[in-house]
Amino acid sequence: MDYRPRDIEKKWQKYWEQEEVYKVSNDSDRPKFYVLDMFPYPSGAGLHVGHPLGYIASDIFARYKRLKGFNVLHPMGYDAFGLPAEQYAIQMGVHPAKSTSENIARYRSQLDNLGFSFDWSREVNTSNPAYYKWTQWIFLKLFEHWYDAEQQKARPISELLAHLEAKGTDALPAACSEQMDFSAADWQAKSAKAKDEVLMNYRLAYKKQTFVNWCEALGTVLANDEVKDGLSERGGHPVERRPMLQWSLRITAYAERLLNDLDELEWSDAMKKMQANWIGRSTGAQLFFDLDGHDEKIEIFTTRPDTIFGATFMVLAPEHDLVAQIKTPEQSAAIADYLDYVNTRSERDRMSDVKTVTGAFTGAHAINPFNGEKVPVWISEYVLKDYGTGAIMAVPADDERDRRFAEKFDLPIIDIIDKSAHPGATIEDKVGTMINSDFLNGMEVKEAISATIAAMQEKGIGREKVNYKLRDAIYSRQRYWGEPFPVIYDKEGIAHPLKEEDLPLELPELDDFKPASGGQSPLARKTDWVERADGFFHETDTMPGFAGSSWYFLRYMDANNSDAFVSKQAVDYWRDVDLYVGGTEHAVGHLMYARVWHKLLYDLGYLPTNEPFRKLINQGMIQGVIEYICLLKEKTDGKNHFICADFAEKRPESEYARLPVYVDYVSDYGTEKSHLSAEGIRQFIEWRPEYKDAIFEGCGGTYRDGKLESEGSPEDFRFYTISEVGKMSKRYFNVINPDDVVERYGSDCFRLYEMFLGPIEQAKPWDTKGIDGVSRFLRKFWSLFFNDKGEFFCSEEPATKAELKILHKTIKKVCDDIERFSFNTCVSAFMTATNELLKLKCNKKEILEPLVTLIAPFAPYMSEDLWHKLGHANSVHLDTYPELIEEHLKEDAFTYPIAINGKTRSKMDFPADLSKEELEKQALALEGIQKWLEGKTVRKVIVVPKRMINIVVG
RNA sequence: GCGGGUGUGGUGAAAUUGGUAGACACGCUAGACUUAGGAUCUAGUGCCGCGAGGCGUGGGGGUUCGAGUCCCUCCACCCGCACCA
Repeated sequence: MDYRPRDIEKKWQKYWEQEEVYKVSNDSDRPKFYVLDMFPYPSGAGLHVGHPLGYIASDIFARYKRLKGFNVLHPMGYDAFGLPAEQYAIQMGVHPAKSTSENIARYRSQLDNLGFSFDWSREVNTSNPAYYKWTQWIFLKLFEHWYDAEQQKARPISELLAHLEAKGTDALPAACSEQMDFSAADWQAKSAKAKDEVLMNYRLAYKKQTFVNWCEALGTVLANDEVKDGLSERGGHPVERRPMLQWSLRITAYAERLLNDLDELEWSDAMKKMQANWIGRSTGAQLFFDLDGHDEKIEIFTTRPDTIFGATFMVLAPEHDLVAQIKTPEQSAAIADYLDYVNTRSERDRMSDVKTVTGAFTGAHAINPFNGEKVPVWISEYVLKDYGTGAIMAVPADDERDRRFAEKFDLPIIDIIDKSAHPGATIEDKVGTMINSDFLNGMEVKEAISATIAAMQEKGIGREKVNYKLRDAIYSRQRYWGEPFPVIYDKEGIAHPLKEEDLPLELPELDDFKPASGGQSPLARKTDWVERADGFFHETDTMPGFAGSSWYFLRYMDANNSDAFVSKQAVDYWRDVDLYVGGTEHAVGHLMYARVWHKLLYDLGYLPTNEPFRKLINQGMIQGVIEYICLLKEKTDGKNHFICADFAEKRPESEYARLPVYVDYVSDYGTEKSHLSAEGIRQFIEWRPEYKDAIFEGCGGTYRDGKLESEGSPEDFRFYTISEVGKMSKRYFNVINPDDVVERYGSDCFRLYEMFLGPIEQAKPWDTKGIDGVSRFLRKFWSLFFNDKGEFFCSEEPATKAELKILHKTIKKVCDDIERFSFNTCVSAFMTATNELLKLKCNKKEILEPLVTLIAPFAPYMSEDLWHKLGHANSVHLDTYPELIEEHLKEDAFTYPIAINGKTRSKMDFPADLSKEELEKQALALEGIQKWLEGKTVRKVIVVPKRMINIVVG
């Protein structure tokens, strides 16, 4: 009987569903194990072969753990709210609810096609009111808590109120947006509106006027991690900085814990580093400069307080609050011009050009608190509004940027550090001896830093401070497809939380859900919803995409609970995610937010664990081959003439297993369909210098079905293709749908092949050629169970020593390799075992039956079929893992490599238990070795039992 | 610029503690069975050399009886961050 994957896979898929083989109970004596995949957002494109890579790996691990006796939670769901889903809906001109549910259905069928062992009874959908009720509920917890930096935990707003009522801001250790200072009497005298504003300064979810990333094309603001290189991560649209009244999450309050707790996680160093860099902790000093003729002070942050005597000017960010107040009339025009210039520059301009030095003088002067010197206050783009305090003391002698600025605007430079004792030290290195620095003179830099901080504290002009690069997360989106905020406003504009029993606040139906321009949310158009019967108003912004994904891993533990986001019993049993598998693209976004939400819920006593994801594995991207095509024509002048055309658009749908073709010149962005522009040619030659002598001709011809119609005949040309490895994307015509592969080879083969491709964490291109090898292997494996006539046949005969050795060797190898997530070598081990057993013509049940269980996590369908053919009535996936018996691994003999001076010259079998002395004696006596020893002295013989023998001669 | 990673046959890759480099596959070559099939089987396949042998894990140097693995240095590519005070 031939192996027919399509028939058996359909059959067992049904069986698993009917028998609820993968259903997990929260009530079990077995130890728990939680294997989680990053859930997908159901985009319209469906899954391509890259998506399942991580799912397959985690599924293998989950199945393995199950066979090893664990109660395994392995769920799946959909991140259905958010920008990608909504953008797709807009493009297709359908309601996002409709397109989302269609896309989910499509994803589900694609996932089912791959034989995953998900417990679908726990499915989560972030756009489902029963789910987002709890997203809103957690948001209210954020709203109703503040962060006590002393106790390092979140505390209820009621306790903050009590503190303010009694002591004002005195000794208030609260994380806040800006330092506030008032007495209890001041507090009591405040209006309701003013009190609300004060509380917003402390709430973990707060509304505030801030500079945000506004994306006009998407019609919404974006969080920092949603902006890459000054463009929106989704869609690549330009982003600008703009002040707006927005909801934010005070994730900065958790910065220290987010950083410290990384230590206990089993994440890759790269991943931990990325988080640590994003948090960006640096220690230094906060200090105040008085302003000449103003009451205000300039607050700055510096990591180099020791350089204060070299501070010859100050620089504020152009958006700094003080700029308007301190600019002198004479400088007003210059400042206005500069601000105009800054406004014309997008984030992208600003980032791509950091060399050009620009700035303007405010006319104001600050006073150096240490020596009373007046120094000019400038504004410049190079000082960022949202790092530190948005203001710096500039020390041109010891900072590259300050130096460039001073040189350009002819500002004084005072040398303050003598680095002559440190040849090769750069300007950034914190070494050298202080000079021209009053009481610091003669000190080493390190010493000077602490001396300056001590002096500052004594004078009351500053203090030691830790600064973080991490910024609070913008939490409002001016979009339709997201969770509505469970917040209503009264006539004064004071925000009130909805009552828990009024949750969920459902997203109202909206016919026109397209984003509005100018920062308005589509929900604002539904005035009958915005204005409530009780006179309050709904918030019209919605929550961002990361809201729902920040806690979904908890919901799976108790997915259908309508009384709590998760029950105490469920979370006490499942605790945290033991293995989380997903892409590195979520390094700083999702993973950071999820950790914060988890820590908040932990602080509030809802969770027993401090961190959500113990171990993290990042699967590498599966790439596609991007092919560029050129038509090559040789002319009589002996040079190559290229004609390049936009071929991809006109070619018929690609046939499976043929490389798709994308025709373009190389450009940084890949998208332009540049024909023969001078720039295109220049880039092409830069990319492929070997063609620098070629002649390029313009191409106005049209192509249909690969044939040139209007210019010349196809015979005149040769196709010339060049390819590179890159993203798998519709844009490059190189997307491969797993369904097509499964249709042809079967799902087991697809799973095995994706694993066989290489190490899970590595990026690798999809190459269809290799899959035949895996397919061949599955057929060989299958054939072990059948006799010459094609009948299922397994012998009851006892296995030989050699056969048992093959089996147990494989058990050991596969076990070890799964534990270290080396799935590619597992597949090799199965292949080796199969080849060896075929050679021995082994068809013994004693060997083959455990092998079926062993391969079950990898090839769930085939193993299930063989398992039932072997006479079992239950599922192989509920079996127990075959036990390793070390006894069978014992070798009687070992083939020793015998090396002369480290070069292997001969090999010889010796009994495994032969003594070192005897091994040495016999090795030296070997004929094949003797000839190497002639005329030489044996100086030393190294014998490592069961490894090798090395003879050192001289 | 900073941080992290990778570099091994024609290709994807293996080598888990310093101990037979290239397992397992793809591809290729030859053959068998058959005779248009994208089927199966057998043998071969790192490079140079007829051979003995030599050379080989990005380059150079070092430690060691022994280095893909450890140390120093240089190069290339990939990823993340980036005017971070």
